[in-house]
Amino acid sequence: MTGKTKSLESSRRALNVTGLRATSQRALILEIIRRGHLDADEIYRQARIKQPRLSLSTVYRTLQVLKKLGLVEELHLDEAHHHYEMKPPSEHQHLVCLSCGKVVEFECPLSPKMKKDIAREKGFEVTGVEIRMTGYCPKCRQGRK
Amino acid sequence: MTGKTKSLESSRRALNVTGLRATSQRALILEIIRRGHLDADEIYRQARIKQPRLSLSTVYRTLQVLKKLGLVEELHLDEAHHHYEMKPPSEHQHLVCLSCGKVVEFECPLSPKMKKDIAREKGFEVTGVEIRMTGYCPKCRQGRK
DNA sequence: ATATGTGCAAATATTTTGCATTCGA
DNA sequence: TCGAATGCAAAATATTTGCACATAT
Repeated sequence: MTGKTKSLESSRRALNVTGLRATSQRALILEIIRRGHLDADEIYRQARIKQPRLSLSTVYRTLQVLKKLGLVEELHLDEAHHHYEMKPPSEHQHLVCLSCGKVVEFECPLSPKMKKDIAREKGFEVTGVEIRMTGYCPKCRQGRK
Repeated sequence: MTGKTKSLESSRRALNVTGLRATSQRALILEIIRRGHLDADEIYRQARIKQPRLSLSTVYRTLQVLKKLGLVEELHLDEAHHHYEMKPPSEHQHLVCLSCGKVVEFECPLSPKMKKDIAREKGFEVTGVEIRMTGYCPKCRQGRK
């Protein structure tokens, strides 16, 4: 059995559990998102290699649904559009280079504590923490001197 | 002297210092941003009460410029568009209610440490930290039970 | 069988840009 | 004066929606 088939099945299972219909489009989109943080258009382009008739609306609608279900997370990395990634691909945050756009992931050991502190302080039920740092990566720091 | 005039003058001063031309549009936009985190369209609508001929492009262009100068910060609070606020309105972060959309600000005493840690670990020069927590506010938690 | 999901095209929303004109320094 | 900034209209980009048809359960 190939890894591909396996992840496809696991996508299908994930969908079934939620009561959603396990369509080939959704399974494919989930599979693609597993690869990293991608934006809607990148997902669309990759998906069309496998399913040329898939539409961009379906990508958007699927992302909305998966987001609502908590299966994928919507990231606000940069300007004009969003990125998406699987929900617990291990807890991590993002560091964006303002010069070349490179995105680096990092662990944030302090985030669970922060979350608890704020939840108590504000009376919120906190379901997500997104930390986005901006700056200049080692390479681009050279050029700036 | 009214508080209004005062803040207008202070906006003008802020602009002059940067070498930018102190136009009435920029002063007005700066004045409006002082009020809190607003999106481009809200700024536009509020500004047009005072200057009906002001255009939305000018709002966007001004926001870009002010952002580049470090006078205002671009926030990625929610879905389809950005919000802007004055740069150091004291260091604070944002907590968004997924149900009613309410945004609460909070202090994050841990953020300077986080920033330093990550900068060292990744070799980045870190210029900004944006933390966005999501969840449900006290009121909406009621309704969800 | 039937409610849910999809493709397509068209609508909406957000942001950017070209260019003639206006205005601040 | 004269280069920077604005208004307007139009383009570019991102996302959503209506509706007829297809499909998973």
